[in-house]
Amino acid sequence: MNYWLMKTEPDEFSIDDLKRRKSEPWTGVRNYQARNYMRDGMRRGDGVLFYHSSCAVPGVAGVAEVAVSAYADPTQFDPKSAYFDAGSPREAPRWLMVDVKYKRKLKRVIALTELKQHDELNGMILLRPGNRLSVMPVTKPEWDFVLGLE
DNA sequence: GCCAACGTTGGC
DNA sequence: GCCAACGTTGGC
Repeated sequence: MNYWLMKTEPDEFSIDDLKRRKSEPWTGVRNYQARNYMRDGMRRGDGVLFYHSSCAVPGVAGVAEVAVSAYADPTQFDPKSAYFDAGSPREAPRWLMVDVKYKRKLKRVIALTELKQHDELNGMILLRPGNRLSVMPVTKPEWDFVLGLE
């Protein structure tokens, strides 16, 4: 079992939205590295730290789980979608997604500023300067430590 | 809204 | 295959 962190803008899709929807196809990832993590690393049952970005208090807001491993993201073939990619071949789709299932909302948001204060989390990809990945791996010790802050 | 950091694009 | 220009991300 592996552990991950996935970013979302809560104005677009928050942990409360996921709670309502129970499970959600994670459309719109258009970064090769993030795609590769989903394709090569993510398996059903893996843990996901649900991270809110571009908001008042960026941070980990909940826990989710990979419900369905990587498959083609249909929005890449939809000309009306913001995620449309005219260059993606039907027979070899360029972009993949996973389904993410709600587990729980944290009692409080564990803020990015707080994560930065702990030496134990120095190695987190999330905290690397300039990091822009929306899907990234988290180690088991990082996972335990972050949730231990709750 | 600013801007630093980074990925992608496209001319050569 | 280099690299400048451009677009996007995301914290602040």
